[in-house]
Amino acid sequence: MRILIVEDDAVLGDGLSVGLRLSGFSPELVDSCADARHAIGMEGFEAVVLDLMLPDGSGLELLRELRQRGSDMPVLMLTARDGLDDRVTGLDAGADDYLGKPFELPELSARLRALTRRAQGRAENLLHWNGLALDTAKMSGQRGAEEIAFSRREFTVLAALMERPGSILSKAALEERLYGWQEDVESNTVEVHVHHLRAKLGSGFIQTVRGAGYRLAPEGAA
Amino acid sequence: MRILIVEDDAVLGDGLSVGLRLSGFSPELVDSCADARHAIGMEGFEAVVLDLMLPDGSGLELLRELRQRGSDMPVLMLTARDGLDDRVTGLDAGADDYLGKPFELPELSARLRALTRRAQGRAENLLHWNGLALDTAKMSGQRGAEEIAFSRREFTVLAALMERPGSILSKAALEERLYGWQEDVESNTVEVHVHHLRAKLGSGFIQTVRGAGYRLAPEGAA
DNA sequence: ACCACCATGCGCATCCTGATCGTCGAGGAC
DNA sequence: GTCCTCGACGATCAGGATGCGCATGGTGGT
Repeated sequence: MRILIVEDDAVLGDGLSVGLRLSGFSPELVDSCADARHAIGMEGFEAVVLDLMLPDGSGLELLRELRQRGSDMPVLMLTARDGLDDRVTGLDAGADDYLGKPFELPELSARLRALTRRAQGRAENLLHWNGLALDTAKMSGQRGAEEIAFSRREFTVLAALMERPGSILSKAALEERLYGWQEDVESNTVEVHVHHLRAKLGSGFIQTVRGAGYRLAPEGAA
Repeated sequence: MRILIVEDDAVLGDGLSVGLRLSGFSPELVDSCADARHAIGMEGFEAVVLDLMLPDGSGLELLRELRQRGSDMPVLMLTARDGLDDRVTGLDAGADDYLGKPFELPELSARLRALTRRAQGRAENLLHWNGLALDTAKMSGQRGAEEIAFSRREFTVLAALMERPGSILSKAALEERLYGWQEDVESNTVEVHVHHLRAKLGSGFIQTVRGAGYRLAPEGAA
C-alpha cells in the first residue's frame, strides 16, 4: 500500500518511513511541497501523511489545492501537539484525520489503515475492460450474466492490471503489489496466479510481453 | 440544513462545527442544556447532535423533555466509547441514532444525512436483504412473521454488513465498527459474533471470503 | 441468565514451491 | 533468405506447508 509522506524534518521523516515499512506499507518520502505536488501527480498513492510546516510553503495550501482539483485522496495531517487551530483549519481544508506530535507509530499506522479502508468504501469500485466489470468491493467480476469469483491473490493481480489497462506491469511490480515491501519471493507465484486468471477469463485476456511483464489484451480481442 | 450541536467540550464542538459545515450542513453550536432548550424553541433545526454529559444537566433529560413535548426532531446522541448503557437508555429516551466517541466526521455526517432523510420522507430505518428486515432503531430483525432479536455486538456487525449489501467487509473494518479503532484487539470476537449471527439467520446468510472478510450472500440464496 | 471475550484444536482452502515441459527468438551455417 | 540449434523465459502441474476460519468451552462481567 503506497503512502506518500510529506515531512521536512529528516529524522522524523526517516523514522516514519522505516516504521511504516515495517507495518506493511510502502512509504515514499518527500520533504517539500514542490516534490509532493510532483509525486501526487504521478498517482499510485493510496494516502498522504502531511506535515503542516514545510520549507517552501504550508501543507494546508497543498491540501486545499488538492481538494480543489477534486482529489479525494485520504490525507492525514501531522500537527503540533497543541495546534488546535491547525486542526480545525486542517479539517476545514479537507483533511480526513489528524495526529498531534509527538505520536506513536502504531497509532499512525492504525489510523492510516482506517483511512484507506474508509476511502475504499466511498470510491467508485468498478473497473471495466473488455466486457469484464471488476467490483473491487466485492472482489468479484462480472461478464455478461456470469459472475466470476477470485481468490485474494488472483484478485490483487487482476486489479493491478485493470487499474492501468493496456500498460505493461513487470513481474516485480506485481510481486510488490502482492507482498508489499518484503523481499522478493524466489518463485514464480505471479506466473501461477496469471495462469489461474487465464483459466477463469480465457487465455487471451491477459497477454504476456516477453521479458517485460503482463498486460491486458487490447479491447476487442478475446 | 440547520443542525444544532449540543456539546460542552470546546475543541470537539469546534471540530464538529467546522466539519459539518464542510459537509454542507449549517451547524449551530451551544454548550449547555439551557442554551439548547432555547435554541430548539426557535425552531428551524432539522436535527440535533446531542452530547450526554453537559455542565448543567444530562442530555438525556433534555431528550426526554423534547419527546414529551411531542417533538419528533431527529436526535443523534454522542456517547462515551464504552457507554453501552447510555446508548440503550438513549434509544429508550427517544434518540434516533447514536455514535460512540471517538468517531469519524464522515460517519457523523453520513448518519445525519440519513436521519434527516428519514425524517423527511418518513422513511423507516429499515435495512432489507434477502427477506430479512433489520430495524436499526429497535435493534431487531424480522423475517416473515418471525421476530429475531440480536445482542448489541451481533447487531452492530449485522448492520454494518447490511449497509453495504454484497460488499466484503474485512474483519478489521468490522472491528473498527465495534470498537472504534484504537488498538486492534487480538482475538476472534468478530468470528464468534458471525458464528452467532449464522445460528440465528441460517448458515448461508453471511458468506465468508477467505483472506478478505465477510459479506452478505447474494439475494436469492438461502 | 446473558453477553462478550479469549483460548484451543482441527479441517481445509489457498498459496507457495520446485520440477518439468513448452515456446519464443536470436544467431550462425548453408 | 531459410533452416537449425540453443539458451532463456514462461506455462503448467502436483505435492505440501501455511495459516485462516470455525467450533466449542471456559471465564468474567453486567
